[in-house]
Amino acid sequence: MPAQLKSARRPGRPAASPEFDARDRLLKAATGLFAAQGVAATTFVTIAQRAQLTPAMLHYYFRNREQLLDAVVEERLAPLIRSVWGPVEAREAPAELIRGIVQRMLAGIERMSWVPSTWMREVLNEGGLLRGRVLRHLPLDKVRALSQSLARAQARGEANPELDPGLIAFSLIGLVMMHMATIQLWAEIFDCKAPSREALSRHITGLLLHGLEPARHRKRNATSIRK
Amino acid sequence: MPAQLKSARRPGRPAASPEFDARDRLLKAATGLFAAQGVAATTFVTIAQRAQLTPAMLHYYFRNREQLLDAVVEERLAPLIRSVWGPVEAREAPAELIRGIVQRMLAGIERMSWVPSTWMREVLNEGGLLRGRVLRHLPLDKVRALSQSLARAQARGEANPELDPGLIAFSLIGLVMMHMATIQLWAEIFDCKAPSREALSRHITGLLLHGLEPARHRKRNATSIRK
Amino acid sequence: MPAQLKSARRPGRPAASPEFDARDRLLKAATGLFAAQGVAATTFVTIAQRAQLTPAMLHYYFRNREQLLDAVVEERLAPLIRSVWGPVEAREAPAELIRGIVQRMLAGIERMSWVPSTWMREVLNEGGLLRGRVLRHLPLDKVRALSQSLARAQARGEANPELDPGLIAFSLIGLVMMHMATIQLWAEIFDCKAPSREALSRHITGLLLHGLEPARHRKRNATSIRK
Amino acid sequence: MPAQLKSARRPGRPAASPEFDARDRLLKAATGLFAAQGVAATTFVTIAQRAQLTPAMLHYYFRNREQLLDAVVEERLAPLIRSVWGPVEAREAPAELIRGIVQRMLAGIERMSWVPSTWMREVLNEGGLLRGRVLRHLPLDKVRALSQSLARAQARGEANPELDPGLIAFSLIGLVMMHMATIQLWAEIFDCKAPSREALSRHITGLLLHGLEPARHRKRNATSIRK
DNA sequence: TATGAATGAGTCTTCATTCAT
DNA sequence: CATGAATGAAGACTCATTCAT
Repeated sequence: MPAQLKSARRPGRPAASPEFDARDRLLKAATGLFAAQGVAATTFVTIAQRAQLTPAMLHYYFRNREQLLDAVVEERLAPLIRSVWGPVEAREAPAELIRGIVQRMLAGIERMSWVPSTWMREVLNEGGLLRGRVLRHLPLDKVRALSQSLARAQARGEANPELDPGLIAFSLIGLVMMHMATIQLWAEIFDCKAPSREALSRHITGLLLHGLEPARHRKRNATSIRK
Repeated sequence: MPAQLKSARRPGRPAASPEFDARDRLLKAATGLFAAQGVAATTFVTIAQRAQLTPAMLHYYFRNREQLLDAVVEERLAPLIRSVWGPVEAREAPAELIRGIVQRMLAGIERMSWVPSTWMREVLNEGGLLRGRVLRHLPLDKVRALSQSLARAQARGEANPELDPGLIAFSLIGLVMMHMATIQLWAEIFDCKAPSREALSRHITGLLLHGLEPARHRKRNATSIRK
Repeated sequence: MPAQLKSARRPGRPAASPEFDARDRLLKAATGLFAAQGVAATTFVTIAQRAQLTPAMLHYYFRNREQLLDAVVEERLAPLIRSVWGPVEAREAPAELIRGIVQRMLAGIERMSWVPSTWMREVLNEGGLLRGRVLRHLPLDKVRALSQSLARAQARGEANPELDPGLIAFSLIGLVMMHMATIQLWAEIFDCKAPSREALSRHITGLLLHGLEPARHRKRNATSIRK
Repeated sequence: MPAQLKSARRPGRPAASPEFDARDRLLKAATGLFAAQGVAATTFVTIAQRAQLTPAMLHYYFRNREQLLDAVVEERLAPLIRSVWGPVEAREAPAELIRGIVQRMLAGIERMSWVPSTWMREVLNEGGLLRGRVLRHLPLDKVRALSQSLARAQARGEANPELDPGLIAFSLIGLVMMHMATIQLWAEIFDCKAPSREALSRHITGLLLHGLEPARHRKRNATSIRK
């Protein structure tokens, strides 16, 4: 059953660079189209064309549609999730955690630009075609660690008591994904260049840490928040 | 050609309750399915079944797929957008504007629960099937009014200088839509009841206005922000 | 059953000009479209639109598709056929008969420009949708009269013996219909104005009576042919 | 994408007789049905059934309806047209040209009996579905060569001056196609066997060259016409 | 590995026709 | 007379999937 074979190098051939491996090319084509049109609208024919292969090859490598989605999640999204949430520890201050998560998400997305819109469409969204698959890879303990960190800070009077600790992870992920996914749209609407990644990072972190609050009001106690 | 007729009550008939009007029923079925599965995955057959009519009726009332989408945007989303952005005035303080917008969005969504996930999937998202149609209804002047309000507050040192005035509208809309769309998911993950609308409203407004900032740091100048 | 009613004037109404009678308008729209696109490609919707009525009216007046075709043949084509073949008598010389037939066809078509292409497509052609209906109205005796006239002329050595008397009626009708139907095409190809009806009449009659033969060869015995 | 592949024999396979090639079978079924019912009335299902294949195969080989028609014209009609008009040279006498064209048309049609009625319905006729496609393959220079040949003969007094040189090509093609297409009809009407191809050829050529003219009037100058 | 041929199920859409009003 | 609503059947076309080579 060749569907299980990872893209092992054929022996006797001088291992071509991975980008040219057929399986990788298919996965790349698929994720690109998923981001652009959504999973439901992406057909095997289109994927194959983009990878300059035949639809039959897709079945050869992935057996069927379901298993293609499995592969996308397992081999592409899961590692990203791990890299983002791995370092999270409950004992750290929420501001620090948030800063780290945002930064690692932005870094990870940098090399996988198809993620944000796919995440919005197929994970966050009701009926998203990847939701179930991705949820299985969400490190619930880490997510809870963030909640607890915030709850504790609130109890100590060191964090905005209006925030719901259970929701903060969603606000966080959603805000990043949403902004990354809509940069393009932003440029379209205002007919100008999209904001740089730095600007975006500053905007998001700023929003999460201080909201509309002007800088001068927090200087005094900055340490309690910025550590 | 009935495709142009709005669902005006026929005279001489004892105006059945609107829920039983075929056109309304179809529109309702369509939006419901759009939210649940996305536009691309929603077929005429499914819509018709849900409305207990035949697929041919869909063509009778909407001529084709494109015009069904037109109707959804024109007759359902556009009014919502108007109700949300209509009262926005540049001279108001950003905090006040944001509070109003969030509140009106949540109120509007209350009676149109299909909106958030559709908005995320089909408007915010690259390649969203409603994006172009909806953008035409976005009141750019109002959006700019919000930007200017924030920019002015920043210039006066009364608002977080890290925020990008051009992005704040996206953060705002996106945050609300995203949270509304993921309540369901939230409950799924943590295996508990979804947070109430009030909790959500408090969380979102709190996040936007103060971020993580603890309450005590802002008491002194509360007026400058809360007016 | 109103489908049987011919367009009899309603009593008590000051007989509007026939062109505005709904049934006539439908018949006119139908024949126009039959000529332009063929019977098979012409739908009830199109006919109704052209007549500025609803498809349901077509069923009111003609009951169904078959009976619409019946009406076209019975009320429009049959009278034309009668007017063309009525005066044909076996005792006349073939040249005279042909001259008369061609002239009457051209005259009849003048006011029913939809006839030639419909005739070619739906009568002469195998599988034509009007063939059976029209054939019932072809005056076989008159057609045979023409054959006999030619056969006798051949026997007397007064007509081209290579012609098949049984085919001459087809050559005749076909040539006229074909040329009338292709005037438009002719203009398209050579990118110029279509030939006048007189030019066409002269060409067709000339071809049928003398073929390529130069004029001088027949002068001497012109009487035997032109009577 | 097999739609571009011509039906080249696959190597290594003992080249089955061409009749069993799927693409050929489909083309054959299509042309047969076009002749019998017209293009508009011929559905993919019918064609596929006749070729003992599925409708999906039609899309596999021809992509869509338009390209099926393209293929019919390009691969079947165009070669016929070339074979008929290829040898035409302006310096030859019109009688000679006509004799050649008629003969080559009849010979070509012999093996493609679907051509005449299709030609009448879909090429000569206004709104014919193949008209545009076929016109692109009409060798206008050759058609003009025939016109000029006739015009010159007329100028020398060697041809019927009543004929319109611009129309003669139409009379010629039309007469042949029309008669070939109506043989069947002829037999139906007179309830007898259809005339042989020789009889038909003699009739048409005779009509074109001499019309009704009796033989004796042309003996003297036969050479000028028959060369 | 790779692909061309083949197909059944399903999609949107159109159409003739019916019927209540 | 006239029409809007409704529908079943059928049309072109697409797609995931299979299979022999």
